[in-house]
Amino acid sequence: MNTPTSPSFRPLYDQIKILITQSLIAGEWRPGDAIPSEIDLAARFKVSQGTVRKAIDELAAENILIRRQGKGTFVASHSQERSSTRFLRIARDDGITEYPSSRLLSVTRERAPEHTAKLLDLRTGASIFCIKRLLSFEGMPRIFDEIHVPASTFKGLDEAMIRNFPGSLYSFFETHFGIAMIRAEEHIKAVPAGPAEADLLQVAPQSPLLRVDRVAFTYGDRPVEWRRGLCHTERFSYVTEMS
Amino acid sequence: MNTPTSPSFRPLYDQIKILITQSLIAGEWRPGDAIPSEIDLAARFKVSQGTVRKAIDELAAENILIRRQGKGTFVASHSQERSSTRFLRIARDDGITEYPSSRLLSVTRERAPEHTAKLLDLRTGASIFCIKRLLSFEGMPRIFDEIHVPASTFKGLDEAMIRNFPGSLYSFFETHFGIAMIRAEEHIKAVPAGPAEADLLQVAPQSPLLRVDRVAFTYGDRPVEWRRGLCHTERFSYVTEMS
DNA sequence: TAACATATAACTTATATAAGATATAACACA
DNA sequence: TGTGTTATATCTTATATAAGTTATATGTTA
Repeated sequence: MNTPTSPSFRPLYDQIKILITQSLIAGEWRPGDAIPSEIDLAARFKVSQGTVRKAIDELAAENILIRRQGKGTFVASHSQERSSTRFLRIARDDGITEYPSSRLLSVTRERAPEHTAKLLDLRTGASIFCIKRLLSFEGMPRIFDEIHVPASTFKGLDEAMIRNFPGSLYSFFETHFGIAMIRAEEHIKAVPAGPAEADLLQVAPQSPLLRVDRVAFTYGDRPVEWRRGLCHTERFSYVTEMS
Repeated sequence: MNTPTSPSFRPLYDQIKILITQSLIAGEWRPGDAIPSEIDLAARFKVSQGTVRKAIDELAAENILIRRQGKGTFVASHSQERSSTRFLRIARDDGITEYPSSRLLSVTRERAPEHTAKLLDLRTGASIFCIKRLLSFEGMPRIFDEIHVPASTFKGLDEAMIRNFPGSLYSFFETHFGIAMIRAEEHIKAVPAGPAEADLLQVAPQSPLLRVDRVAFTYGDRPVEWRRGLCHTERFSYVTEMS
C-alpha cells in the first residue's frame, strides 16, 4: 500500500499525475482533446477536486496540459497556433517573428549506430528513419536538420506523407502517429562547416556554424527523436531564457 | 479599489506576490534569509494561509524563493551550493561536473555605449564597470567573459574586492551589493575567433566559438548585467532544456 | 414565419478560505 | 544519547464564490 510512512510514499496528487500520464500514453486522450472535467476526474480517481487540480496544475506547468477557463483542460498539441513554435529557438536578430519554410531533402530507412541507439533507448542496429531537411528564413537557408526516429514507433512513415502535410514536423508526428513531444534536451557547440553543409547553407567551408543536438521525449519521458541541426547564425540567434 | 469587476483586477495571491517582491527589492529579506512563515505572512497581509501559499508556490517555481519542508522558506541565493551553478550552462561532454576556475583579467570603469545602455536601461554614456575574465576547466581556458554592470548599482566595486572573494561572481554581487540575479536571457551565435580571443582561448584565429550574449535581471525584472561570453566548445557543450 | 438579439441556465476553470492530518527539522531537556 | 516539544511546510478534503464559455430558451423585429 501507500501509507504516508512507507518508503515508496508518493502524495496522492502525484499518483493522480501518473494516472493521467498513463491515459495520455494509452492514447485515451489525444493531443488537442479535452480531458474530463476536474469533478469527473475526482469522481473517477476517488479523490477531491483540489487534489485533481494540483495534479493538473503541475502537468499544465510542464506544458503537457493546457487549462482554459470556462472551456476545459486540453492535451497540449504542436498543431495549435500558440505552441507550434514552442521548440524552435532560432529567431531573427531584428525581433521579427518569422516561421521558416522547410525543404525536405530525403527520408531514408537505416540501422541505428550505437550512439543513436543509446540516445533513443534502442538496440544497436534497430531500424530507424532518417529525415533530412533544410529550413529557410526569408528564402535564405539557415538550418540543416538530420532527424532520427525509431521505425517501430513511426511505422509506415514515408516521404510523401511528410511532403503532403501542411504543418510542422511535430504536428505531423502527432496527427499521424499520436506521438506528442513534450520535452527536449539540447547540447550546443560551435563547429566549422563541412563541405556538404557549406554547400547547403551557402557559406564558405570552415565557416562557424551552431551545432544543436537534441533528444526529444514523449509522455513518460520516453525518447523518440534524436536530431542534429546545423545553423548558420548570421542575423539569427539561438534564444534561451533561464531562471 | 480592486473589485473583481474592475479593469485592473488582480487576484489576491498575485497582489501578495507583488508585496513579497517589494520586500525583496527593499532588502527586508536578503538572499539566504528565511522569510516569515506562511502563517505570519497571512496575518501580516490579512489573507488566508492558502493564498500566501499560492503566492509563494509561484515565486518558488520562478526560483526566487526556496521552500524547505520543516525549516521554512528562504530567499534563493547564488551563494548556496545547490544554485551556485544555476546560470552556468557550459558542461563537459563526458558528463563529469566540474566548477571552472576564474582568472580575473581586468576591471575598468567606462561609459556605456548606446547598445549597452539600452540593454541595461541606462542613459547612453552612463558610468559602468567592465569586468574581463577567463574561465578554465581542467586548466584549459574555455570561456572569455566581458561583463558590464551599472556603476550606480555597484558603487565602490573594484578589482581587489573581486579578487579576494572566494565564490562566484553572482555570489559576490549578492554579498557585497545585495543584488540577486533571478533571471537571464541569452542569445547565442557561432562566430570566428578574433586575434585577441584566439590568443586567450589558445585556439587558431578564425576557429569557431560560441558567442553567448546575456542580459541578467534582479527583482522586479530590472536588468543589471550585460555580458558577452566567448566559448571554446571542444569537449564542452552549452546545455539547455525545453518543455 | 424567419431572422436576429437578448436573457438564462448549465457547464467549465479560477480564486479564496478553512480545517485537520502528516512529514521534516531544530531544539530543549532528562 | 535519546525523547518529547515545537515550529515549519506539505498534503488532503471541503465549501463557497467568481468568472469565462456555450447552448438553449425567449423574446423582438422585419
